[in-house]
Amino acid sequence: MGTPQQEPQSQAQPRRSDTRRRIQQVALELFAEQGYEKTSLREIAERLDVTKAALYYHFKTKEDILSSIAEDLARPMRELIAWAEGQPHSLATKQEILRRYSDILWGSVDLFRFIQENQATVRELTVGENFRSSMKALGELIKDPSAPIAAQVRSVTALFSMHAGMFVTQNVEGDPEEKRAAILEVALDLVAQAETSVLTG
Amino acid sequence: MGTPQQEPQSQAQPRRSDTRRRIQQVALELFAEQGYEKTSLREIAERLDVTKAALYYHFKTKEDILSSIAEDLARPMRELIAWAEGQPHSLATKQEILRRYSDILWGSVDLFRFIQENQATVRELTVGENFRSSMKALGELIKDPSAPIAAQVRSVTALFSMHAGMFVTQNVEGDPEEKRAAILEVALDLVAQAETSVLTG
Amino acid sequence: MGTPQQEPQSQAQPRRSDTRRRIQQVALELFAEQGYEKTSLREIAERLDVTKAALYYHFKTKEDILSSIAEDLARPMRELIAWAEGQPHSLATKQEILRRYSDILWGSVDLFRFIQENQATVRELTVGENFRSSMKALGELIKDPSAPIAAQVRSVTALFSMHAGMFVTQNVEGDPEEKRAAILEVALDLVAQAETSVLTG
Amino acid sequence: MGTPQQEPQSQAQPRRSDTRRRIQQVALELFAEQGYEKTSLREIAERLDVTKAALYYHFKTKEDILSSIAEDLARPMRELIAWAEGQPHSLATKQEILRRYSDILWGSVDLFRFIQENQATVRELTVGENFRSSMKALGELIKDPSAPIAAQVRSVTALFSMHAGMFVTQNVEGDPEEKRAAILEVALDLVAQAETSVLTG
DNA sequence: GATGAATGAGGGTTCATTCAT
DNA sequence: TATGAATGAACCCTCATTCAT
Repeated sequence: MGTPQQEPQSQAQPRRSDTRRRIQQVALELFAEQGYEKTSLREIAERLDVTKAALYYHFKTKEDILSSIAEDLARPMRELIAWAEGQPHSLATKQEILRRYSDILWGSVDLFRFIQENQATVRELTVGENFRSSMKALGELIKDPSAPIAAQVRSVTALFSMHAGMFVTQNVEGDPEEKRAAILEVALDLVAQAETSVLTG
Repeated sequence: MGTPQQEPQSQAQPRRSDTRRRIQQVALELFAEQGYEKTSLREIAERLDVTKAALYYHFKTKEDILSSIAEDLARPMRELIAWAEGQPHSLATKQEILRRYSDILWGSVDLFRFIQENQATVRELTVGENFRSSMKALGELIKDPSAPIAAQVRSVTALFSMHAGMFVTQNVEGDPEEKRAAILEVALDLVAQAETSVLTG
Repeated sequence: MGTPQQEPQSQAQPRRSDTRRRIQQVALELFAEQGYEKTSLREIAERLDVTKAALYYHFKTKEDILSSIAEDLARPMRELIAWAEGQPHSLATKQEILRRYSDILWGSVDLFRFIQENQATVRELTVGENFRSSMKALGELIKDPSAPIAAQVRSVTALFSMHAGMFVTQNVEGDPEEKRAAILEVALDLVAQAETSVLTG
Repeated sequence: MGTPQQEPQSQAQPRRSDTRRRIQQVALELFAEQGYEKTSLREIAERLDVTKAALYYHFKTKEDILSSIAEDLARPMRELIAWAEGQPHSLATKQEILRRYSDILWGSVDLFRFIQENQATVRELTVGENFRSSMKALGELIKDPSAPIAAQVRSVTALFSMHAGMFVTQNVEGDPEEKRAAILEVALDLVAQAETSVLTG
């Protein structure tokens, strides 16, 4: 061939140029800072001190840069969903989903924030579609469609409360780890209450 | 020249052109549908069957169109905050804040959704700054800075859970009003639990 | 609306800017001189002392500029075909087709030359498709499908010999009108011979 | 370095890479299909499953690829002209020119078609210049400058009628060989008539 | 209360070409 | 005999905005 574009990812590459990685890094920084649309390829290139054309050696399009970055989030999401689909629909499973989801979120916090803040843009990009369908799948796994609406809302809210948590972080002082734990705890409570309310309601 | 641009707002106007209103309508539609950046003035003008220049007769800039629309949300927010600042920091007040906030949100649901989905874009627009500072103010009013972090997170989550609720709506079936009530209920519970956990914790 | 783009063409316009016409003129000049692909919008704009964006006020795309120019050739071609379809398939008709075709060709000689020299390019443009299908239609009208192949070839060659004639012009000296007449005469002879050869063959 | 680029052409080559040949093949295919300008070196390289840089090992420039291909047509043309220049300017010679020219054309039909359809592009390439001057030379050899204009036009038309024939082919059904013969016959007739008209005119 | 005509800046993308390895 | 990585120039096109009428 000639152009790379599909990361071989095989073990122990003979020290392939790290430009690709650097592009992804800088792009994510700028996308997160200014938004996807407002970040031009010129800016990315300038910050890397290469030409725009160099970006096109490594990626087919602007969207392709984003897609490649988003894999960091998409892959663990797919794995989480695959795992959850093999488990019983118990409270324990649901809580484990939340715990793992929390890990994923905080593991790619910049990327995740970016997606949240650029939903309108990302919506018709592959990245956005994937993310939406993942969230939908997670939603189905965490709620009980035969439960009362209040319970269902509570369950799904548990999931999204963790998104909110990430934005809330800035307004509440304290140790990050502690906050993160608190956010997860709130979410865990919510699914638990959803289950209880079904029984008692 | 005699361009208007600042709405006189007086009561017995001699039937001022409704074009201004139509622009706002169509603009919100398109902004919500495609995002702010991806919506061009050309599109807005075309859908209204006027020229781009006509838009500039009614509004100074593209941002100005958005600002004028956003007042529908900003005004009630300011009013809510002003009201809340005159109340005691009791649980009853906090719950009333949530109730009123819920009304505001559902009263401008399209606009609100738009802001959520275009955060990266509106962030450095007046609209976005206003919204952020309003949310911050509401946050301060609903949480107790002397409470344990877990309690603070719970309170703030109550607020944001209602945002999440709006996006969750689509994934849960049932009567809209019922869902709306359920979402509010979850939020009310959360502040209540925040208070309790302080006492018992 | 706002943008023109569809020529109103109505009688006695209140002196609409002639920029549109000037763009077409200059574009044809450059297209003919250098080819369609090799002529950039920058060049056209520069020669007119306007910006590239101005071109886009008057035409939707680069291809649209060409299409608008090509109408000068396409319209008479359509008319010729329409006329011929209403006539008997006699030798007289065929010869009249050639005479009219000659007039059309020499009436838009630059445009025609351009299309000939840029066939590979215009092939997948609307302009090219139209032209090809027009030529095909003329071909059908001038040849007799039941005649021997030699006769058919002779007829169709009559048509194309006039194209060749335009390029040959440069290599033969003499009064242009005289040459033009000679070219037409050769073509007229060819259809006549096609008819005769059928009878005698 | 040891780049080849000038074909050694010696007879007992130790099996020099056939990549060069494959590049020419694929390039001609694509040039003919899409035009010279619209065919990028990337495409050629991709179709061959090599890198663009590989093309530059075998050829100095894009134009060089074309030039090397065009030799297939240019060489026989030079030979034909050289031969004809040594012959008397008789009708028999002219008819033999046409016969040989027909052979050349049909022997490199794809290449010839390509040149015809990309005249605007090749015009300022060496390839185009060569072809134009060859045609001019052939024109001089086939027409009699002292004959009346009508006769000269007829002679030159004979030559070009064979070009037209190649495009006409598609619109007339029948055995290819038969059509080819018919086209040549028409051309032969035309030179013959040119001679006659001089005598009788 | 608008339109017609235009601009300047910038967007993403593609190209032929180079050169060290 | 090639490849990997990159460049510089140019491309078509779109945008928000302006201003005389």
